Amino acid sequence: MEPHDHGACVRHVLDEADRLSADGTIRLTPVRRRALEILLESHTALGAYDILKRLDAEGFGSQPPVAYRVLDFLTSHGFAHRIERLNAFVACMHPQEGHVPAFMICRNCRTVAETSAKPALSVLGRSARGLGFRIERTVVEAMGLCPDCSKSDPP
Amino acid sequence: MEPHDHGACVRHVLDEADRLSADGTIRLTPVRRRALEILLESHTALGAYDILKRLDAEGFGSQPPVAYRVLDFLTSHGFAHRIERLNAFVACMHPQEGHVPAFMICRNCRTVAETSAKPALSVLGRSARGLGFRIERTVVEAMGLCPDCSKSDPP
DNA sequence: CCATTTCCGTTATCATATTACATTCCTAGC
DNA sequence: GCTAGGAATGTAATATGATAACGGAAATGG
Repeated sequence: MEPHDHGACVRHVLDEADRLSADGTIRLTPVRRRALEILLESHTALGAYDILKRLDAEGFGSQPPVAYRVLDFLTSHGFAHRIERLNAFVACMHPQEGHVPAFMICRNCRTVAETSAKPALSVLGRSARGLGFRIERTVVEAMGLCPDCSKSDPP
Repeated sequence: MEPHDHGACVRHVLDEADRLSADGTIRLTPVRRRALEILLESHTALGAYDILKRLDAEGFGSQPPVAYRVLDFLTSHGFAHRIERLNAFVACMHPQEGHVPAFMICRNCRTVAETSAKPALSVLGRSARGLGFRIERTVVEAMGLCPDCSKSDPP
């Protein structure tokens, strides 16, 4: 959301993925790598079908499972996150760090910024323990306007 | 999620809704009231089409917009909440209080408990201000196992 | 009592996601 | 090297969730 060297963002994540692939931790096949690159092009959320269209155009499969499988791989290995609110996906800019993400999602341009939800979740965790509820995963998604879109649509 | 007098839950919400309808604040038409009753039957999340099926069976319309409109009314007036994670809806047990809900959702039985997300959100709010992001609505949803389902599926 | 708005119902269509099954490709173990 | 088994890829078909567009009925308020 803040101006930054996006090329460096991308390289960092891709390097990390390649490294893990080289040492056998993951299998970063062509579709998977390509899908990751597509997601990394911007910090905005893309729908599964958006990604599918791109992959199809580049000679990969054309049917929904192609996209959903690839996204399942990327999300389960921490390279992407699912944004529930949008039924869409964003690249994760710092994979492999055991993080607890919270997202700020621009309703106008679908840009997504990721921050840590750790402090927020500790509060929730306490009340869960009180109830005997066993939390496995928590989604924290704030919807609103990013700085840019905020300018064009003042309060 | 905890044992309680559910009849009292239901009556309280329905009374509140009737009161608001009587004084002209809202228009609680038959479909709307019936949909609210259906949601209030349990603390589990129902899909729009589940509700539609019920309404249809009782002589209301049979097409999706019937359900979505009713749900839109209920959510926008605080009588129900949308659970993003499930694409489903739950009744709100304490409507009209300007609350900031956080949900704990059982992945097994779809029971939903509502608690306050206020403390969690104040933290997020600070980091949003830092970025210049204007938050309009925040979703906090914890997925896991409720006490009951936790028993049948130990850690 | 009429005008306007709100609500309800329909049809048609779009968007998102999964199941099931065949084929190809890697890899481990021989 | 060869080959059995699992992982990955592709397809078709289908399920599930959501919206757009339009006409008529009913309440609301001048």
